[in-house]
Amino acid sequence: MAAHHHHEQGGNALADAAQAALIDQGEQWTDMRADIFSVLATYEKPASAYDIADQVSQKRGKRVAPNSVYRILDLFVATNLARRVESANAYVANTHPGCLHDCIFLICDTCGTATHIDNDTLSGSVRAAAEGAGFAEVRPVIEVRGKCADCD
Amino acid sequence: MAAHHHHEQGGNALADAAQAALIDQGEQWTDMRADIFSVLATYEKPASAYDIADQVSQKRGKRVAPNSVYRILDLFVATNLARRVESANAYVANTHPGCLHDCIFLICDTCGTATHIDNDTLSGSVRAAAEGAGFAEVRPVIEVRGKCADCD
DNA sequence: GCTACAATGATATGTTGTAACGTGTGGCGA
DNA sequence: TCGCCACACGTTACAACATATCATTGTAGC
Repeated sequence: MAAHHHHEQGGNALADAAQAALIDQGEQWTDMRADIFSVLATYEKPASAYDIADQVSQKRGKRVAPNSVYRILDLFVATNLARRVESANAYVANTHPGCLHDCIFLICDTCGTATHIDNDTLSGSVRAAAEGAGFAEVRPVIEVRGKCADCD
Repeated sequence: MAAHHHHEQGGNALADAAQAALIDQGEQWTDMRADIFSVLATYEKPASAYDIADQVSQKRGKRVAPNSVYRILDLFVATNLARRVESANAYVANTHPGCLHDCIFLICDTCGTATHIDNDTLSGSVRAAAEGAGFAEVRPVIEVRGKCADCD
């Protein structure tokens, strides 16, 4: 695996990094966005937009429609603050915004947790294979379903 | 890429092969299953269960509920007659049932067509990476979104 | 024919995702 | 100050995807 060191951030540090990254890209860091990011970052498993909508609704004491959550999640994905887990129809916070990777998710079918791996060599090979087939602007989706070490 | 030769089958030959493969696994080849497989095999793009339900309904002159389609698609996926494209919530017929591969899908964001690649070296690396992280019974999902050569 | 089981039908409901349009707010130039 | 625009968010409605449950039909073995 290509060596690559990350500062994996948690809690406020992560939120701060996310805020900085977003502003850096010319977007605003609003209360709504902060709340959604914080809920997403707190989740230990991939969270669906509806999960997040519920949590944020509670937190704010006012109903927040899934619609609004989707908008912001889309923004987060576009700005690399979050990632979508296609095989779970759910989202996870990116623990190191600012670093670009084609990441690989390992999702446990039993407990639902997702761990994530960066392996640029592997994802590079996938990209190369796709480009070799004439594809452009490729965006790899590499996920692995299975049973995690804890549920084994 | 690991060399591997397939007889890519189409039309009746493919349906026959599918029938044989299914029976070989102790399942029945019913009219309903034949119709659903044939619709799926005719589709040039990944087909959603609802797409198939509509087509089969027309073909039979009687409404077939998505429910029934899902049941049979699940069976097809379990028996390797079809594959699910996670990032498209859709299904494609396997053009060589009987051959087991972790296949890689390339899906064009513009025209929606999916082409498929078998590269056991690559998928093997993904498996190995997942197993190295303590995962068992791994099932890789490798898809690439992008623009195909025609839409470029 | 009777039984048992597999396949399918029918209906309802749950989950995920978008579209369309309205409201509020802050900036900015006339 | 006023009008205007851009942007974020709210609200409602709906489309698309997926599953649960129970009933019915068909068929193989006896």
